[in-house]
Amino acid sequence: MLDWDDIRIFLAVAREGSTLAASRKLNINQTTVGRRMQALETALGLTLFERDTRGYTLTAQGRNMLEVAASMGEAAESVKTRANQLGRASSGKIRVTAAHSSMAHWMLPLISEYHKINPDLQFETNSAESYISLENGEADVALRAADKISGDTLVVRKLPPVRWGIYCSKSYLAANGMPRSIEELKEHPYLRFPDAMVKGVQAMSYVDQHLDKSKIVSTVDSVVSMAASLRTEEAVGALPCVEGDQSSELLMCFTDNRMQSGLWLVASKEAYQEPRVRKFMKFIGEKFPQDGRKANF
Amino acid sequence: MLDWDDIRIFLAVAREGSTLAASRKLNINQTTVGRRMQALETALGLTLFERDTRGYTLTAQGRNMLEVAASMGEAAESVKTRANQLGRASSGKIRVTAAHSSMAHWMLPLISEYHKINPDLQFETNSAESYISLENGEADVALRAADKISGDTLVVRKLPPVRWGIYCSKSYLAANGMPRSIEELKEHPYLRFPDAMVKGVQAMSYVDQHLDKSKIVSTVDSVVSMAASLRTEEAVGALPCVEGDQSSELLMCFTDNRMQSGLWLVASKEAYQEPRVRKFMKFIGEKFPQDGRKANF
DNA sequence: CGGATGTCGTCCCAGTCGAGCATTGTTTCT
DNA sequence: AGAAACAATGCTCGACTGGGACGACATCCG
Repeated sequence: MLDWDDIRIFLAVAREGSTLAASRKLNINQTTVGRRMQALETALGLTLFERDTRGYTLTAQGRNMLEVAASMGEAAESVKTRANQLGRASSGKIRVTAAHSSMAHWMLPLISEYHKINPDLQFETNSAESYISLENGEADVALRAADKISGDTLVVRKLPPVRWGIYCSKSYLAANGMPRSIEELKEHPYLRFPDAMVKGVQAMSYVDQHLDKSKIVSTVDSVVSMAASLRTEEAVGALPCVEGDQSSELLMCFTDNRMQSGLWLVASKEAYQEPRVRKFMKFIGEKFPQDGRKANF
Repeated sequence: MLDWDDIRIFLAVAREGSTLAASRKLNINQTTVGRRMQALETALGLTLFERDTRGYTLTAQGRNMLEVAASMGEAAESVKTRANQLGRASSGKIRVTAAHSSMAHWMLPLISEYHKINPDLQFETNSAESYISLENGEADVALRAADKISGDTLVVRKLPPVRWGIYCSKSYLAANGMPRSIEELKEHPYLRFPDAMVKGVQAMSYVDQHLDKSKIVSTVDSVVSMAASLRTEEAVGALPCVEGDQSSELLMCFTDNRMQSGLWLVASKEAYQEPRVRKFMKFIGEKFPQDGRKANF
């Protein structure tokens, strides 16, 4: 049976001249492209390409097929543009909630990128630290940090884990030195998060276990506040690397494999019914940046 | 990313009015159709169908998309017809070899069916019992009975196993009774195959182990000969069910789970390069009849 | 001229995602 | 009330994808 998607790949290979170049355009593996073309040739019973070390070049049969395949490509284009037109007409709004720092670091850039593709879609972002309930319909999509998300009325999608590190200011380092391992943490004054935040986030509770409770300087209720406090206070504290590395005044003392937290994209079942919400969530899930920092050192 | 193959399924669902009906047309599972349509809606960001217990009905957006999707369907049709035209022009020949009975029971009906779809393809069948070498290029495709096929220059594809049974003629039954289990086999005169054939075929060697060698009446060198002999000789012998059940003069005494043999579709690597050979093998592999007879009794 | 480098295709292996199956639940028809 | 048609869910297993290693062939440069 002919798989229509193979035509899409065929067009890319014909245009690019090699499976490798085509695979890059299509964002799939080169091996897969080669295999799909073999499958297409089998399905059609034709030899479409000559293979050699310079790449794939169309045979006479292949050039012949290219003509009709191209018309299929045009039809596919019009499917996409028509879908965009229709989506535009009935676009509507998506309400997104996340904690301040998550919103700023991850969601807003991605929303902006998405907005360029779907200019008529409206976004309403809510980065209040207080809990926004998806169940009550106060928002459609949420970005939540936790190691496990459950809920009967929720649809969740796991994102790449977030790395954390222990940070301090440059001035603190100059005056006091800094902890270079989780054990040395006990010897430093420390800023921490409230219990309610620590609970359920592996990175934070792991760090919390290694503290000397008497050394706690104060408690801050958000990642943004933590970063701000660390810049001025004479103390160390935990931050997501993406937040800490952004500030030129802060230095990371250390990190390890256990200092990471889960991250989830969540929607209420109700909002998830909406294809435009699913499409948005799919986009976020695919484009979400991998946390580059390697853990092994 | 839009999967073009989902458009194919979309057209079927739109035409048939339910995922179940569409799945039957497409020869895929109903569940899959439903999921693909959900994926398509996500990719396009549109609600294409209303679902209820009567089936899937197009929404206004869905009807709108149907117009452009249909043009993609037409393009796909022209891809297929063009491929057939090209295949026709450079069709050529496929040489198939198999033992007499396998050829008659399985290959010839399938070849005939395939020929109807590809009328300009020529077939050359060779059912000599002597061994036809694929490696030497004496044939392109072979049907081989064995439990394991190897060979560096061969491409093999496993087919459903073949069931065997012990058979005798009606007249033998009337005169002597018949064996009703593998153990009783020892008490009956027996026709067998030569060692070279028995070797490597589980069904035959299994039976051979349970024989009283002194009761061997004679040795026949093919399944067709075995069937012919059983009709006239006063003896029992093993046959593939598909052969034995065909003759109204023969009765199956018994069978069990260990009486089956592997079956393989084989091509030389060289012939397998040819897309038309791959296409043919794929067809055989998909259309090959499952041996209906249940083993558990 | 010959070694180093880059591009590309094929082969092989392991992990994963998606298809299929079995089943449930709902609605409609007889 | 029972049967028929259909969609949706949970679970399992296989196919397919992706990644890495290797080999072939070009090109560049001393």
